[in-house]
Amino acid sequence: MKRGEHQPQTGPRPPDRERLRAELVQFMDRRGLRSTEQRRVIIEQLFGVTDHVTIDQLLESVRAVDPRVGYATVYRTMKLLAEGGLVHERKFGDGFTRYELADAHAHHDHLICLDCGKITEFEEPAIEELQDGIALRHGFLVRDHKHELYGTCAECAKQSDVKPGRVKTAHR
Amino acid sequence: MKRGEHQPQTGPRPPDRERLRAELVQFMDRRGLRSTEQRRVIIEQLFGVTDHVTIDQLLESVRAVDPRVGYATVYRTMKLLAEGGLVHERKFGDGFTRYELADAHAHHDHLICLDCGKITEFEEPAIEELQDGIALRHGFLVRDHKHELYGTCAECAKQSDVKPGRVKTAHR
DNA sequence: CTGCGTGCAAAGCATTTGCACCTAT
DNA sequence: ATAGGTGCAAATGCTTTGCACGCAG
Repeated sequence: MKRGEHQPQTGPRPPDRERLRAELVQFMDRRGLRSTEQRRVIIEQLFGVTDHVTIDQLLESVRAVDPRVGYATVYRTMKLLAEGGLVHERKFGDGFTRYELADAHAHHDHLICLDCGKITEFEEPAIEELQDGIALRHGFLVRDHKHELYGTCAECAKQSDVKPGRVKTAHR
Repeated sequence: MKRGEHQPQTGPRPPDRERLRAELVQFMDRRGLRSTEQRRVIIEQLFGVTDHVTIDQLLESVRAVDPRVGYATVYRTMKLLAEGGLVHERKFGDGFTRYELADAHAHHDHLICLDCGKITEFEEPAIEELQDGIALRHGFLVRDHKHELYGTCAECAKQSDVKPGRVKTAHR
């Protein structure tokens, strides 16, 4: 139990991941990247895990398969995959970068519980539209966006009830 | 020219800052904080600067007044002010923490230009409403939120036109 | 006077990088 | 063979902290 520990994620998701696999192969090919044992294991774990993994969580599961893999390799691999648009890099402000697969389900935003660390996803097309309107009005070309709600999830609220006075403490 | 450099901010803003001053005094009083020369200068600079300053930018302007102030003091002071809810801490993911005054104007979100670094603000009550709806639906108690659009601002788009191929490079 | 606040330098910590070795291709 | 990958340890860069001194109350 150490860095970036948090609760398990929300439910399963539709694996339209075949397309992702194909894109991955295509990307590695295009860039002339080699298929090494380490990369294979990392990618396998990434596909296996539900979501929003930190480098440490990922490394842990990778080492369960091959204990010889180092931090640097995971960092380098994730950076590559992010460049290739195969994973999304998420920074929720607690100091750990998290990664999630860029499958079709990818277009969503996040609810982050400051008490238990659980990350839930949401999607709201109406917000996207308003957002596009704002960008348009500013002549701004959106390449990426981030919409996150930080607070207390249903379970935590229920369990500890009001619990006043700790507003920023739990974060980080 | 060094860390966290970026373009000047968008226009002036209504200084309802009198209330903020009052809150500040109240906060320092409540916590038994001392009014030192350093804190006074830091706060003065903070009130004077338009927006979204990094620690370095702030320290620079502080040192223009009193060259003897150290990094640590600025960090510590900003942390205090953030705890007191007098400033907001913003992390746009480029590695620098930025601060902005928590005046009445504070309820807004950000457009961040990845090319020139300019930060523009926007406000969209309709989004807030949808957001509240989402939280409600999830039984989630929102304490804070973050809504940011990353991309190319109008000026940069005009000036360099399409310029394809550099999508993640400019950031940081 | 007393203890909070400060400056400096050192420590922390996630992430990146240099380098010698390794291994896909 | 040979250039790209890897592991390790050292380096980065922002932020925090320990400690001795200084100054507000």
